[in-house]
Amino acid sequence: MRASQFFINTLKEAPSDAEIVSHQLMLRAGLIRRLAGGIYTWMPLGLRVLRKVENIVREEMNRAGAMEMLMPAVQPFELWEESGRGPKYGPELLRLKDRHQREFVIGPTHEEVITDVVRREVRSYRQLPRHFYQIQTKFRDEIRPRFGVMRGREFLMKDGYSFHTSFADLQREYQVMYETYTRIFTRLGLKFRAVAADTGAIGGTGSHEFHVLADSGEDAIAFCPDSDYAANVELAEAILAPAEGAVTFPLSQGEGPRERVGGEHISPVGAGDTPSNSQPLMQKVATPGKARCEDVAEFLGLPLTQTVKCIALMTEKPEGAGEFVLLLLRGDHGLNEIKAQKVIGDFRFAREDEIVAALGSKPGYIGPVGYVGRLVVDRSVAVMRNFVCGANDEGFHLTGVNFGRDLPVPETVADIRNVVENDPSPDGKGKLSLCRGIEVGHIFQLRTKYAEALKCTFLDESGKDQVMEMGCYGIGISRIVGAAIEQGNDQRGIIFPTAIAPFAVVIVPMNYAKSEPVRAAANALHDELQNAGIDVMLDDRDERAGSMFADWELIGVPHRVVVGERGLKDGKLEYKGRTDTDSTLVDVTSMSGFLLEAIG
RNA sequence: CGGGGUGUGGCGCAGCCCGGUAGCGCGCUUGCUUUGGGAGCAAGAUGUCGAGAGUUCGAAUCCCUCCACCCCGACCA
Repeated sequence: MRASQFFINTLKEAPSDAEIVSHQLMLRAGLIRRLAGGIYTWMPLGLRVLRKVENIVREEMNRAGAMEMLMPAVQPFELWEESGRGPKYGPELLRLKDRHQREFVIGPTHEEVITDVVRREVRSYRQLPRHFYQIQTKFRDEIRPRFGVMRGREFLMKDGYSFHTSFADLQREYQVMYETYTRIFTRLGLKFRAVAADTGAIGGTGSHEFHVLADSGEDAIAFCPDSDYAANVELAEAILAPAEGAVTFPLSQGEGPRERVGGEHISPVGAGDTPSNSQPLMQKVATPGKARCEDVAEFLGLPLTQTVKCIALMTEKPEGAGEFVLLLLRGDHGLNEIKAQKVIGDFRFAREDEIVAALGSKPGYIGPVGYVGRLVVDRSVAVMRNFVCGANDEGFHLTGVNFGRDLPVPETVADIRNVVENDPSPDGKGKLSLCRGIEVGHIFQLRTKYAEALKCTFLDESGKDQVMEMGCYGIGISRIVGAAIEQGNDQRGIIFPTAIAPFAVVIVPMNYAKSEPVRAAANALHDELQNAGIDVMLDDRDERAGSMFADWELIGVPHRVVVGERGLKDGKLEYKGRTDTDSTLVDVTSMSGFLLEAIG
């Protein structure tokens, strides 16, 4: 490929509406151009990258025995009514009517369509299992499209659906897909991690998300460096460190066993730790203007872990009239709204007037002492002694507070916080680390949800009608391009892994137009590499050296060869990898071999 | 949908508060010079100032309405 025949249009400055690096660089390098909010044109350069990702995914899916097909982007709305998913999907579904006023949707996913196909085509257990997939443009009317191609409304996705005669066979295929996805992301040259995901609303037993690791990722991931454990922080269970668990809180006489949420087993019995002999008394101290735990801890000269944070919520019920709920978290911990929602149901944060009504104090100084009403205590708080909390009096906090003496032992103890760095790993194999990721793949055991709703059945060996077990497996093709750039970039531009770079090698000749020997050497190398099956770009534009270098570094081509009279005198060409600081002189005759080696 | 912000040549911005007929940098065109890290000089082209209505002798600037886009919260590959 020659640059003079290609379309290259780079920008020095990024449009101001591009927020994150990958979006800015994709715009600057001329990979994409915006048409409307969340809708982008893939320019020739960007398309090359997209196709490379797509092809790797396709090769590995085929290799795993899945069959490619192509379903319609436009689907009749009746199918969504039949599956019962129409109302749930809501405004994200782009709906439209044809000239006969019949309702259609532009498919955001294809469970309904594929199930419809399979229910018509597959009759017998002899035709199972089957795995169909497609690589197709999807449309989801996102609430807030942003980050360019990473969260667009229109996007390219690989979606696959498998059908089985038994749950065991579905699990087998799920494992195959887990391994296939691992191969795909490895081949793409990305740093990634498979994390356990919520099976939530759809139900089902198994689900993993595949995340490309990048500091700018939208999802926080908790993982254990010493084991395979990895989960979205929304899901990662916060368990007590052994040291914390050993600390028991004092109990006053007559307190019985507590109700436990989520299978809690914290021993409520203290050994010789009674308030009377070893605990200081509760004291009310003035903390003017110190509304945050951080400020209070600093003001009192105590560690943040000794403070308790109170969060006031109102439950939300369809009937109206919510209930006031007080949540207790350790000062250094953050509320996990999903976990809290599982304990108390739907909620919203309480308004200031509601807080004052319930506790007699403004937020910042509220606490559980003297509070009557629903209280949910985080596991970590339940084992605290002599802690600090608000006094329900503006400008005052309480120190030396203990359960069982200053307030009742909590009725409800639950895991309602986000895990933090160095929490024990839930699998018991070390400590958790946190990182950020971009979700680029998701595998899911759907089970019979859609098959049941759409009556997708088969006849088993005994001639009996059975509902099929289903799995579904998605990969965000266009999002991967953004994610790869998010993971690989520097001040000069994109750093693509060779597997998905628009070109593997770029030849930059010095004075191509006028220097006969340069032109001959550049052409020869170009042809040789092209014949060897390498994606090579020869920059034969009549540009100055500096702007050619800058262009290709911005675009992110991983390997560069400079052909100049200077080196040619000694029979040398200059090689430089995108991340190298210096270039290397290589004999003209051995350059192609050198590159084949470098590309791998 | 709620809260905040921005719309001025292709891109990045100034001008707006305090109305007087639009400017800068990059890019683009032509010529000459230059040619190993986004060249220099010279000459040029490109704007219904987001749209509509209003105030005014006069509106990019003030008022109203609408639209688009962006940012902060609820979604997902």
